[in-house]
Amino acid sequence: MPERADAARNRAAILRAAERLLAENGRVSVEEIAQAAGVGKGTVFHRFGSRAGLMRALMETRVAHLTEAIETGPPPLGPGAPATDRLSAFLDAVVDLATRNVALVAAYEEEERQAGGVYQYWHRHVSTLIAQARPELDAELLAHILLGALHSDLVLHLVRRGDTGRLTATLRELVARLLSPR
Amino acid sequence: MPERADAARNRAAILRAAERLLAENGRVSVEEIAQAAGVGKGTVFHRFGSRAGLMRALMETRVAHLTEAIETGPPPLGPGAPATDRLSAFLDAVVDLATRNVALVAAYEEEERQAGGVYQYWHRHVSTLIAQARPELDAELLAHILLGALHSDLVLHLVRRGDTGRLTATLRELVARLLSPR
DNA sequence: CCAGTAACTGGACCGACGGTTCACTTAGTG
DNA sequence: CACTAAGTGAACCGTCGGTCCAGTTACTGG
Repeated sequence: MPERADAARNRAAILRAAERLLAENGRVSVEEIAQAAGVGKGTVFHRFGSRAGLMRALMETRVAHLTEAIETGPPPLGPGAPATDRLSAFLDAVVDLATRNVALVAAYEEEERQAGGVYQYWHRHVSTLIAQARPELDAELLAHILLGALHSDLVLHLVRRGDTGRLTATLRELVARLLSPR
Repeated sequence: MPERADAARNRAAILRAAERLLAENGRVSVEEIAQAAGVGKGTVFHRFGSRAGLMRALMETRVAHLTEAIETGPPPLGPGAPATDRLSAFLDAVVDLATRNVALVAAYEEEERQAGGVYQYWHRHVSTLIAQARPELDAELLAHILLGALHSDLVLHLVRRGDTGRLTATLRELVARLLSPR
């Protein structure tokens, strides 16, 4: 038995409410989300397990199309382009995603402290690309540092100043200098 | 009138207790700290204003000697050495400090979201050095990214694997590639 | 169409925590 | 030694994530 119709309806309502509230105000309690979705708090926990689970689900829907583009889309985001180009394209895409969903990314980070989920997937992607381009570097660690540039604190700071273009530019510069032969 | 003797005694007791508990367990509530220090919770808030204030005070005592070394100590940490060397020396010092106080740094980060305090001071230092070495780069942003490599999440991850040497090495490599002429 | 049932629902409740209040105590002063 | 301002701490508050459980409801097999 897949999922009861009312359950599916409520799940969708919860996700929609959470997304809206998160975009409007910065921080939102689970109770507020439940109320806005027209359900009880218990229902939210029944469906998503915890606040973290809800944030993860939210994040995953938002990230799904990027994941697909990476795995099966056209180059340079998808397979086929040189590692350096793929890395730049990926970072561009993530900067874009992060700047357009600051509150969600912040809420997500507050829970899943880089264990499992989206972060780990991104880390492996970046790490692999670095290792392909320059096998002698500490790809794993550099991937953490590069992704650290997307921490919500910094992005929020830049968004407030309307300066997100700097982030894209600097990351490209960084990748170029890091991955080009000396 | 400077500070009453009993007040000074209690302040010291609170700081000592907080430091100890933070090193032993990861997270500590203000009440636990107060109890361990043998005072009431109200006293802690009266002295430090908030949990964040307590963490800041704690952090500042831990960081004082590094600040002094930067401002008036001998090169390469202090003034006098080339910017690149000073930057490397500084990052080494901060990695060392962070790895030996993971829990404290984590607790501090949880509060002061890079507004004012220690982080801002470090950021200006790094930013200035980068600008001196390579004026055409976006020093301010790169400083944020470099300091992002010291986020407690990453440091904790490395400390657990006994791998902190990699962080120092990679940061040196990064600085070298970033600040050397192409 | 109906009865059985398992999944779903939601509001009351819980424990933890950061922070506030205020009546009381105590260290320093003239 | 009395006065007072600073200091103290325990009771209290609001919020929040999470749990419980009695009642409800969507599907299913007869």
